[in-house]
Amino acid sequence: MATKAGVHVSTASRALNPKSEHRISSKTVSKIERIAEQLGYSANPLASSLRTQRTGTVGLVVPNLSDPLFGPIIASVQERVARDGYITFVASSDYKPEKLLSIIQTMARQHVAGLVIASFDLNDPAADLCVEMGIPTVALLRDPRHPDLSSIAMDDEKGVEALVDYILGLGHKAVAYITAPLAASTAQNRLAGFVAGSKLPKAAGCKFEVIESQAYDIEEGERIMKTMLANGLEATAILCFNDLLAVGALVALKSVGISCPERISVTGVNDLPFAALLTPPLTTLHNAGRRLGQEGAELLIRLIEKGDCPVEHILFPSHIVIRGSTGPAPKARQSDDNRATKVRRKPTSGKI
Amino acid sequence: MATKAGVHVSTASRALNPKSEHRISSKTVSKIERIAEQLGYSANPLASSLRTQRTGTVGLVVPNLSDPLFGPIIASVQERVARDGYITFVASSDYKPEKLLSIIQTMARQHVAGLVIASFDLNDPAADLCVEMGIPTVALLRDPRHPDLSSIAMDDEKGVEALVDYILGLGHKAVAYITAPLAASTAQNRLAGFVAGSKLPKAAGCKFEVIESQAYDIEEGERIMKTMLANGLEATAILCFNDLLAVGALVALKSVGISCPERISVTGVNDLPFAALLTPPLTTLHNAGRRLGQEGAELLIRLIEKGDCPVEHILFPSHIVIRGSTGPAPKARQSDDNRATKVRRKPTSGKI
DNA sequence: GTGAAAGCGCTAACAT
DNA sequence: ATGTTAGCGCTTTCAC
Repeated sequence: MATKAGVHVSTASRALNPKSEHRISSKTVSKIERIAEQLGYSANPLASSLRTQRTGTVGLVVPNLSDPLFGPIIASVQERVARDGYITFVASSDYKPEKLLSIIQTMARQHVAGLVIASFDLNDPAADLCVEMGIPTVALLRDPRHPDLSSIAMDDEKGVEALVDYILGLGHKAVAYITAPLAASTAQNRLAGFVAGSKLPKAAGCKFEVIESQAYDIEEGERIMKTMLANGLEATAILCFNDLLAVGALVALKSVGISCPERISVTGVNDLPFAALLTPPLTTLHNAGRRLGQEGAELLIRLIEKGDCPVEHILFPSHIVIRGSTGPAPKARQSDDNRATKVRRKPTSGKI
Repeated sequence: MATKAGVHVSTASRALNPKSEHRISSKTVSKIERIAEQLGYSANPLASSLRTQRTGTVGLVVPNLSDPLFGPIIASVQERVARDGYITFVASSDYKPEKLLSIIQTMARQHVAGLVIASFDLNDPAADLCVEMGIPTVALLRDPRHPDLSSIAMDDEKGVEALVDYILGLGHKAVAYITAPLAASTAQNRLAGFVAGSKLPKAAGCKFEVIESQAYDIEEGERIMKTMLANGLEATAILCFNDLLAVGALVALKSVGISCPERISVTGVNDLPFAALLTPPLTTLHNAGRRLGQEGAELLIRLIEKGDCPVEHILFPSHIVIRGSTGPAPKARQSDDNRATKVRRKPTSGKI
């Protein structure tokens, strides 16, 4: 194309590059721009990148692309980095640390300018890898707690503590919490919030119980709730790590005819779009997915362009969205029969 | 690294490349592999691509990254192409043809090996662009109907026709259909299915009505439903282009106290994960998102590796999932008062 | 203000 | 079986 324009390639390169076009006479610039436009020419980023050692790509990794929680996050990250001309690689780690590691290596090979990882475990070796390779990286939602990595997440601990406070305020005396696998910071933080809640003054004399799930989905919530019921559930309020587990719990309760919130209250976390549409509508913590993604992308771009910003750990305040799945603790038999809520040991035969 | 191994770069290149390693003595190969492993070396894909004119990247474009419909599609496409070593660029067109065009140009500049586009309009100029540039491209869900582009989608026409047939079988005599903007093949196909349904023998004497939405979300469904109610709705069954619009319709009905399905039946399309959890649970057409993505990616890979496969237009059979949002047409006043269903002209003051 | 030339890291055609 | 050389398309010194 330079030859078509009758100039040398380097001139064309300079003319087309905002950073160096001032070194070229404005008439040549406009001529080259015209020809380029006309030929539909634009520089080959592979070649530029090879030469400059900089790319216009970023990588985004989430633990599960099908989870509706990540839709807005992917959307907002992609949108934000695109504004600065970056194009986004997306991949799913499927909650597997070794897969995350391999994805990061693949993306590093592509010389991504930066990474947004929403899939770190606590002390994740993948985080070390990012740092060692010197790739600007932002941890989203899940913070590996690496001294050199900035993170952006919801203030889950405060959020869940507030949830416990609210539940206790409703008069519940026995509260269970279904936590996700504790490998992730989110799980640790929410558990910490639950534990903090259990130490509140108003928690005096209350019973608390924690169950660790093995997955994050509705089926797992259903399975756990059924097991809990079969084992003689004492709690009158079940807090769940996320909305999906909560939905599973609701499904399980419905299937054995236990009414929510009259008999058992249930809460989730994330406020997925459908949370308000359930029956009963789900009380939950709101998760500002879009904002998280935006800010995460913003921070990443600062990291890429500015070099080394100080490490930050940004927490977005979480707030409770009170809906219909929580209500006052059931009055009867609460104190004199601590198995009050265990309606049937075998809810429906063969179903557990 | 070649120097570290004491061999020439080209030897190293050959040894590390499965396609040419047989030309190298197995001892040198293993030595080079050892050193490479030890140094954590792997070839720079930017440089390889520049030389070979082939990349290991594919592009995936959807109209809305936040829509839960696309989660499984993104997941399955990414997963499938990753199995063949491809890494995936993802972007959202936001339903804007010009944005799709620009995204495709950006991806083309990156020399993507292929494209999966779930965002084409009918006769979309972006489709011509893909073909002109000779980029292997698969149309997912939305078929631009370009003679040279293969597509994979649900058989929406048959699906919606079956839905109409089912609704008529329930005795409904006035049926409305809320279509999405008609620029997309999905909208055209579902409308065609609705029209075909309206010509069924059992449709004799029935009334049909079509309303075109301007968006695809819950809010739009709610808005439209409220408008319809305000305008004196005759229909006792409302078919909606997708689940989100249907949910909006349900919300609107609930807000004015019209019971579903007793007074009005509602259906969606896509069978999003929460469809079964609504009250009433939504009757809808099932969308095999994961399979669509898998097959689309599979087809793309064939296209990339094999060169020119014949153009195909694959339709997955769609099937009705009957749930609680549909029921028999209300008996009373059906024939003698064609405004039977119009409960309030102004459902709630100031809300329309 | 523009051209010449080198080189980013790799692969492939051509030697030997 | 391996080394040599050229060149993918670009940017960036260095020269003038």
